[in-house]
Amino acid sequence: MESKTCMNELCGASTSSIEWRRGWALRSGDFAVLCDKCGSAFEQSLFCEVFHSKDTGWRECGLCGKRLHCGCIASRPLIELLDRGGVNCKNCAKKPGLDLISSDEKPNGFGTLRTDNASNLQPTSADNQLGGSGDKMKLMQLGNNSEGFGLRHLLQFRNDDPDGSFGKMKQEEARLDISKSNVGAKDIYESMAQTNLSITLGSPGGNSNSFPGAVVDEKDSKTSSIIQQGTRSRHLLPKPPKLALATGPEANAGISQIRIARPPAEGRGRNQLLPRYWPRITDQELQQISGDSNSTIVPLFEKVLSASDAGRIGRLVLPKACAEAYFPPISQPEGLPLRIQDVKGKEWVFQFRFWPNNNSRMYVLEGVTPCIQSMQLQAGDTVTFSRMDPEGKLVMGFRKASNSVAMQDTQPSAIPNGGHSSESFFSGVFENLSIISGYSGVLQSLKGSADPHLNALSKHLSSTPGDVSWLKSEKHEDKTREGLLLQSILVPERKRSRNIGSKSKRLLIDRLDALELKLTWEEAQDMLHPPPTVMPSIITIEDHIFEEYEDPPVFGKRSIFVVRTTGGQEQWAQCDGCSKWRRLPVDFLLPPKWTCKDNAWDLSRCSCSAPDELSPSELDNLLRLHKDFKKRRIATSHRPSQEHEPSGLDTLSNAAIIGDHAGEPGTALVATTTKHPRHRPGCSCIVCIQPPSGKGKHKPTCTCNVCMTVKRRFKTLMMRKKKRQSEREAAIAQRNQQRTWGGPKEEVEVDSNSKHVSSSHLDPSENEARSTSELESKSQSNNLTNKLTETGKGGIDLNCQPDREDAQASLNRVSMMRLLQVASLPLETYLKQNGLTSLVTEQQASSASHVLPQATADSEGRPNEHTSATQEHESGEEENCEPEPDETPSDAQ
DNA sequence: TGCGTGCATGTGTGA
DNA sequence: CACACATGCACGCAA
Repeated sequence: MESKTCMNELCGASTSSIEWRRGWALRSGDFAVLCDKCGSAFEQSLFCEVFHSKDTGWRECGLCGKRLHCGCIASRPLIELLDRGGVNCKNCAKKPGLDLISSDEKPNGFGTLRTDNASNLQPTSADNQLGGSGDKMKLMQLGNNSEGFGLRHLLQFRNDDPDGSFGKMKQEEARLDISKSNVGAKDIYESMAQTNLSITLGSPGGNSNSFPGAVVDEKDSKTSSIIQQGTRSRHLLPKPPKLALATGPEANAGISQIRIARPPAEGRGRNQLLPRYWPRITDQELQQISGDSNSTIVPLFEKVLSASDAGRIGRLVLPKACAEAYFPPISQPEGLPLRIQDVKGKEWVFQFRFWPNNNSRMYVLEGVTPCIQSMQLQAGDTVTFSRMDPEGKLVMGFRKASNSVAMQDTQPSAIPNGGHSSESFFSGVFENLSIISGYSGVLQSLKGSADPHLNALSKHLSSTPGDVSWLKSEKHEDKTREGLLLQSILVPERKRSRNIGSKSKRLLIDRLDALELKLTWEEAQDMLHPPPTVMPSIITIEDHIFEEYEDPPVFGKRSIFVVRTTGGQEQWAQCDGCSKWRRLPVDFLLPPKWTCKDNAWDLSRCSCSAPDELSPSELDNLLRLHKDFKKRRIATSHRPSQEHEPSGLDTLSNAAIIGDHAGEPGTALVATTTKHPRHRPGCSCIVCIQPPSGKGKHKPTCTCNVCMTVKRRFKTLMMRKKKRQSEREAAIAQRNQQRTWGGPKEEVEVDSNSKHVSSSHLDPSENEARSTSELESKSQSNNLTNKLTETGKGGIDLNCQPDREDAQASLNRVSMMRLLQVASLPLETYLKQNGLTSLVTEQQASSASHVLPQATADSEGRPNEHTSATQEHESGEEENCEPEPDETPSDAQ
């Protein structure tokens, strides 16, 4: 082994024991080298010819800009390394917040677990063995077998170990006996090289620094697989703060660590495996599987059981790639019997076979029903397939998804399967996070956490046999930190469907608990708050103040607003800790998590021990009023247009709400606004009281969003109208031709209507009276009347096709035009009021038609307020709708 | 009639 | 767009 120099100039160690390697697969394809003396690791990227060819040996620290000399690169032409600017010097790398992985962890690398005996389960992660200057030979020995794994832990220890001694690693090393089993070492190599990718978001100490994109989801994990093939590269090591975007969950997941458990390398076509099949087996599961044997467990893949899989048919569909990679090759559809041992040691024989399917194959395991039942598995649970080496025996494990019971009533006794529920507790929400493997080390760190939630959880997990999982800890960490969404939205824990993020939407859609996650617009609004750190820009339009937020609203805690008959307004919120209701100022915006101790307005009730201010009956009354109010609100928003402001726009202002109901019996009213997240009853801002059209004192040349939206809509509508008109004219011409040839009578009648439509289209105001009276005088046939009645439900189908030209539509056009005209008045007025005649002129000129701006009502004026409250909100989209006729019989007369 | 088997098909996902 | 896969369904066999 040739001598090399640590690239860290602060170290400068020259040693022959440094095992420079390419292929340290870090997340996102970065590669790293490190010094075995100081532990400094430097991110390197593979496949950059630039560095390779133009290596100057210098690079800048990514944090402080200090120039570091890489003494080794130039002398290592065989190593394709490139620093992409993400290199940190030792000092910088040791700065708090840059720790990659907690030194508390006792990573086993997940991929392979070697068991000398069940009671002395030793992670064989060679990661832990690297480093330290003592056992160089062992290091080298291991190093020869460990290319591609372990660096991450070196990285972690580098940062955690202040004196660079890697003492803990040495401890681990002392327990390792690699030479004991060549097979084991080989497996370690194979598995680890392929299995482990690791990243952490911070230290258990709560460092908030994190790395961009540190949370790995399925897609990311997939990316990782690509990376390991060296096709892409990204940064892993700490980046300059400006790059270390502490955003979202990543920023908060202080102890997060993501492990991408990749299947072993030896499978055929292994690179094709989708991440969702990558095994995620905890230490305990591995131990469970391995039992007392001395075998090495190599997780192969896993699969979430579908309804079909878990059904009575007894066929478990195997992922093709997995089947081909890890099961014996079969050439005949009949396949062959496969012996698979379950975790209890019972051996099952399944028929491994395939069906021809679209020039492909569909692999199934047949006869799995007894096994499935034995394990009490159901759809959504996961079966894992592993291999015992050196025997090569297939082992089948399982993991209950269990959204279960356990979490519904929080009775531990109700937890089936010894606490797996805790996993499901979080796995539902965080299903998309590929968080893998169990690390008791982190769990221990949780025990010392100041966060009671974490402590409680860690206790719970620790006491839970079989599935003590870092996964859970991490997820709970996410939960407690993220709190916001979860607290507010996913209140009943059982609602946290494990199927979130599931591949199959078939499972998703029909699951009641998943459906329960759906929120109404109003419910969502109740939880929306303006971003707390963002100051709105204030603009004034029509003497009303706009608050413009560039950032989207954030989720906050729901609260209830009450308007007393005395006029006093109150806000009530429930403590997240004790669930007691507390009165708050009406203008207070609740954070996602709020407890009594945050109640700074009422010191007598700033503790959870303080009695509830509301008696049960009062609370009932409050909630009932709230419910009633919501019903009324929905009903109000669905009221026909004539009951609204002339504009026909959503003007459900808070003042109106209060005014409508202030006189009602009862002590209080509950009111919220549908208008804007932060706006509360009584708010008189333009958002709450003004039509979204911005009707007011805008100049013709105004280019504000409101005006531009109006103009854009108007233009689009005019174009659409023009198109429809030309189509109608063509259709009329065609029908006239047909009539000349002698068409059916009814068709003639329809045509007559069409003619009116056509003419009405040219002059709606005149046509309205004419068409209605003619309709009446013509005494349409019952059939026709029925049609009109049937179709005249008075609603606007926003999903309808504006260009639809069926006979029914033709029948309805008369009153449609009337509606258009009526409904368009506000915009007309608006245009006049705003001096937007230029717009009209422009539209008229561009369309070269006789249409009037009235039709803007299609989208703007809402001729019929049958649209839902949600639809009433300004979307800025071009509502692609043709108003259905409001053809009640009276309308048709 | 019920069940098992094999194929077909629709849907979702990744390239 | 191709492929994987979940599931539907027809067919045949056995009770």
